[in-house]
Amino acid sequence: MKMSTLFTRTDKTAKEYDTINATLLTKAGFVNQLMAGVYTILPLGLRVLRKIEDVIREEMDAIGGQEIKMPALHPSENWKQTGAWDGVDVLFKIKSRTEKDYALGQSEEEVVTPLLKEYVNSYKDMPVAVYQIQNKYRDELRAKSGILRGREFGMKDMYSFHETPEDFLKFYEEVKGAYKKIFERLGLTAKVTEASGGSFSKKISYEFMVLTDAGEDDILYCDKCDFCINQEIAGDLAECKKCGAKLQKAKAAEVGNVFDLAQKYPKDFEFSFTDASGEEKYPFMGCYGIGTTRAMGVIVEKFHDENGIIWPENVAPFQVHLISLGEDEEVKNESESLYKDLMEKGVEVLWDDRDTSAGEKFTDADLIGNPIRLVISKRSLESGGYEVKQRNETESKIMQQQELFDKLIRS
RNA sequence: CGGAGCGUAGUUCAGUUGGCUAGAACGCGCGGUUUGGGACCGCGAGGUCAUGGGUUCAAGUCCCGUCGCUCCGACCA
Repeated sequence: MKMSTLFTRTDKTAKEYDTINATLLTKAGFVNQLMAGVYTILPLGLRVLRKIEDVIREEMDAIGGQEIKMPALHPSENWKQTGAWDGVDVLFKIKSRTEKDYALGQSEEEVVTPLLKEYVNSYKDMPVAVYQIQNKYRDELRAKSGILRGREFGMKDMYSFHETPEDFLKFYEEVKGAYKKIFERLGLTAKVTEASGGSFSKKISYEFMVLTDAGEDDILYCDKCDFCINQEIAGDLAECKKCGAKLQKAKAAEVGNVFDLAQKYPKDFEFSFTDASGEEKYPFMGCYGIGTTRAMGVIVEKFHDENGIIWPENVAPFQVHLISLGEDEEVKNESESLYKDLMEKGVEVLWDDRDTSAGEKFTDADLIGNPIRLVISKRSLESGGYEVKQRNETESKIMQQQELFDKLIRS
């Protein structure tokens, strides 16, 4: 993409927020705030978000998840059926002009359970897992921390139904494994943390926590093994339950969560199936969430320096930030042809073709944070190659075209 | 929802004990000079000072209400 055509621009006068993700994502033009806790995702931000979503899709598909898209506008009856209409205070409730009540989805058990009830009648129809990536709405008393806690936000939510608790548990573990892979691919180290099951599940749930001071949760973790527990359920616990080592305390942000919902929702919606012996039973259900927009915010919290964002390769808006300097014809022609070559080879390039100063181009490149910066200038042409610098390194080096292409196209 | 702070140009902000013909920087437009770390010069456009009331000869400035944003707390199926 040519930067001269990008309708957004970096804004050096943008307000400095207390949270890094809010400041940098706004300054660099990835998001734009509409109101507290509600953001427009701009072109650069959408490229990142889509990459996050695609990683999640691949891993959900790999464990048999089937993608669907459910509505966000729900009839109030479904929420009354489960008790959540009055029991969940973050539920957005709206009234139509004919005085009919609706809810905006803050999670979708109330839709997915009656949906699957229509298709699952036999033990032969299970296990089944469906997921979606969709905006969720929560009436938070206080939105905060940029895109880490909003009133409208992106989330992947998956729901699974099983004949037996054993089968549920097997899948539950598969999802946990998939989640670990997802966060690794996103560049995040997520700790699997024991936490409360919320108001509709008495069992513990597992939260996927990334250590960051921008997070809202306090967790206790063991640095000798993988034990980790949310302080909300830890009580006075000081030593690791698994190995006895002293627990460390840290702030963390929840990027994912898996719940054992048992038979609550199937029972609420009278969703039963026939087992092999002809008996009517309720399925066992799980739900599994990942905050997609929040993950984007957490990545920024983890990967930045004083000059801007440093996107991990897998989620960067573009692989290459190409900068051409000066009005020299040869520079222009060389830039144009490299830009086209890279695009043809499937390399994502953001080309700063603007007629602006070198300093501004460098500063913007650092702020936006694409992994590889390529400079074409009189100086680079004289060197006989391309000037290449990684965003997370300080030194640039000269590469010949073949070496550059090998580097960019290898994967 | 409780507490605190803030709301002035497209953006970020300044605006003194009330005296305003409301400023700066960035951004934007025109012209020129520049071109390896947010370049420079000149000219220009751009504001019902969030909103409603009140006090006063006079309100961006003081008082009250409302709305909004930020932060702390509570809350966070």
